[in-house]
Amino acid sequence: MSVMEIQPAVIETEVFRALADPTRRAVLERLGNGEQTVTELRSGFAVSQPAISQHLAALRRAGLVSERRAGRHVYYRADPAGIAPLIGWIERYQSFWRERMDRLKDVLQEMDE
Amino acid sequence: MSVMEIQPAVIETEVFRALADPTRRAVLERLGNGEQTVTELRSGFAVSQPAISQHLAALRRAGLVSERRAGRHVYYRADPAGIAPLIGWIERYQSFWRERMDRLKDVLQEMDE
DNA sequence: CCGACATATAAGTACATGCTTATGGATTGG
DNA sequence: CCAATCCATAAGCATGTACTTATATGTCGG
Repeated sequence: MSVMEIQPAVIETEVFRALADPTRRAVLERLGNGEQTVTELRSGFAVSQPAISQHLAALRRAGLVSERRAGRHVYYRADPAGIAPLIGWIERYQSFWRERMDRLKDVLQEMDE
Repeated sequence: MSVMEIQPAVIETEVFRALADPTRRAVLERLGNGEQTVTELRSGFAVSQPAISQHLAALRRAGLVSERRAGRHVYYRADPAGIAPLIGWIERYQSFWRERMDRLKDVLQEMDE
């Protein structure tokens, strides 16, 4: 099966919308370095704890993060599968973005070396 | 130079925001099949001409489309370079999106065959 | 020229969003 | 236990967004 599974456009929209907010992208970046609790995430951001929780809820709806509950702590982590819709979208438009994708391929190649 | 040039985060935000709207993505898809005027684009969408113009303005701000003026017509077309910030973002998070990127690489490989 | 056309912009409106403070439910440590 | 901690949710507010209609600007055809 292709990297692009059957994904209703609504999910694509959720992912793009989730990533459209700079704070949310920053939260996701933090989670890329390993799972963190809401309280841990809160440090370093100039927003309240509920704001962080709301951002996490949005990221979760988009499938970009998942959670692990342990007592009163909730550990969030980035879900690599979450960007599949993004990649699927790029793939769908490959015909006219082909040139760009070739460049991406070069980048990926460089990463292997 | 890498596929990711120096791109302030604000441009990333513009691109994600532009693509977060389904109508705008559909407009972009249409433009992928070749340049079209605003009036041509209007057909097939259930929104007014100003709405189309506003979507095009958003796509233009994000660098996803460019225009060519010819008399009273304005031909819009998708700009392949516009998704560079998107790819740049994926590249920056390669450390934890690595697994997904490998799958993307497979897809790109398949495209070559 | 000038009316019709192509497009952009302005102004208004309904709804979405991102934040806040307040509060509620669950869990833990002492 | 129970007060403190962790987190989510509710409610409210300011701002942003996507649309509309109305209008302005520019260009063409006859």
